[in-house]
Amino acid sequence: MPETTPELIAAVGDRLTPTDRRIAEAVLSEPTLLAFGTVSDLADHVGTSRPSIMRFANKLGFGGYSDLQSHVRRGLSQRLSRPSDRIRDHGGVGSNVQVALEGAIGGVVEAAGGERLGVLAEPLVSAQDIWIVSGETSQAGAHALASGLTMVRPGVHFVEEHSMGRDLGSAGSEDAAVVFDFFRYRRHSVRTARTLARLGVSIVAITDGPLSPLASLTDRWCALTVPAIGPFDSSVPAVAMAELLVAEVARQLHDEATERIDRTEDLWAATGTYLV
Amino acid sequence: MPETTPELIAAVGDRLTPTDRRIAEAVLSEPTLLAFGTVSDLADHVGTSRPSIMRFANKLGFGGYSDLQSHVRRGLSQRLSRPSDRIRDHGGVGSNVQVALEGAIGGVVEAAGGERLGVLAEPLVSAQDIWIVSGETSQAGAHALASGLTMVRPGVHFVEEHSMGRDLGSAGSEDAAVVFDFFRYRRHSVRTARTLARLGVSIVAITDGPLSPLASLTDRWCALTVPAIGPFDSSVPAVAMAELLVAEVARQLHDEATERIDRTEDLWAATGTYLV
DNA sequence: AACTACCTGTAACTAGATGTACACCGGAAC
DNA sequence: GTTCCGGTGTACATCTAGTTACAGGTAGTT
Repeated sequence: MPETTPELIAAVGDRLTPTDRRIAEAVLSEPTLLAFGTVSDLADHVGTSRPSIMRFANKLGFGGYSDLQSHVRRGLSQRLSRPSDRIRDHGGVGSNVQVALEGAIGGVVEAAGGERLGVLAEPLVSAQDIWIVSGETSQAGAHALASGLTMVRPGVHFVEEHSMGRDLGSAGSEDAAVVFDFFRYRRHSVRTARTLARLGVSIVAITDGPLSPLASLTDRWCALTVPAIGPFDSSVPAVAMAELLVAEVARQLHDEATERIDRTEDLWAATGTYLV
Repeated sequence: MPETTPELIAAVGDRLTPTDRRIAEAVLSEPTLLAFGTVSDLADHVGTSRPSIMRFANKLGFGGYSDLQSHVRRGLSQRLSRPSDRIRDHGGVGSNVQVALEGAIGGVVEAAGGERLGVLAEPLVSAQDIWIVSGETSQAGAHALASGLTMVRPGVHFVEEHSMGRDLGSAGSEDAAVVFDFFRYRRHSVRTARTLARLGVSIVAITDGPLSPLASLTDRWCALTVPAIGPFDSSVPAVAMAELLVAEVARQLHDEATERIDRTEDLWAATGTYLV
């Protein structure tokens, strides 16, 4: 039994009338026509009548146009499902920690793909000061970001819950903030993010999906999938994303960043911080 | 102007009613529902009525469901017509990073494999107090361990460099210490670890190989491979190992840990720490 | 305790979809 | 020349889609 559209057409290719053939060419060159279009759309596009489309569907072995369309859509659904989902489908879900973590890493890379990483990092390059806010399962990510960013640029501040008021006194529209938080969003981090947004600070949100309260604050957000390790949520994705952000900022600030790193290295050497 | 479905939803995420939210979750987890499905399909799938779907579409800024569906279909058509772009996306940004991180995860799982995780975690189960020490690239791991262990047992202390003397005053042979450090071992962490070892504290070392100065202090050590992300070393392996340790301790302390977690949850609920 | 505002679902309407019956047209065979 | 037949378009019936109007219920407020 043939599956894809070209296979279906090829199977009856020798029994097609001229009009059938024009229809076939159209659906082959524009796959979405069959998936999305109505009988009328197709007929207009090909320059024929609706019943011809019907007969075409019948000739391919379907009871009607609806059946043909359903078949095509099922095929597309598989292609459209995201790679990470496919991994999840194949591997056992939570049983294997390695599969879960590698899936999460894949999700991070996907979320940072294309131009996305640059978009997320942009405010961190140009901002005067940077404020970092985090919830519970994301603290490790926030720490990694704070420590990494401090290595490549000045003005990085970690906003502690107890000293929030004092810390944010000087925040303004020249600044940027990175907010980490995931499901069971911590009230404090969301409130802080809202406050910062109201002050005109550019918000970069690392969170778990578009339904997150953080995602509605800014266009610069990304969604990570958070696997569970034992009873707790993993902070591995948050940390990985933080490190990607640091790497991107370092890349863009290249000269300034290397100078700053060198200075830090000199300081470490002078104070004998490291053994080697 | 937002383009993709998640972006559309995020833009109005804070103005969604409970039913809207269920709809959003459905269309996010099953992207083809919006592209292919009818209003009735969606309503049935979510367990709501057709008008609610309509209001959802309106809230997203469309005149009706048809407009929303057209928008989604346009987006999908682009993805379908240019598969080469998607390949480039996955290859360009992070295939190297992805391979490196997944390799590191594999190393962590291997290092914790067999009985090894139990051996490493054993002192953390029975110790009276736990001291956590870390170097530079491992701080995120140390933080993750400290925060996770605190959730499942008492007496967990993060040893800060500046307050080391005071912190360690009460350390003794009933205690355990987890030391994170990797190449270019930080003088402070190594010295602290030696001091603790001399006090009779059981040392658990998370480091990078048998040649590490930490590995010579104890039999309970494990070696992780640390990949580079941009100019810096990744703390992802350290974080992953920390989380495995927490999970193992939680498993062994099952009753005590659940009780403690419950108490913490109650406290969070009472103080309204979380949004949900 | 009453009120208000806002979700939410039921029911009705309209438009456009699919599918079918039928008529037309061209060419080939008797 | 007439007849048959596959291919095609027209017209119609039916059904389901999207949409809108309205009423019931609920939560929060005064």
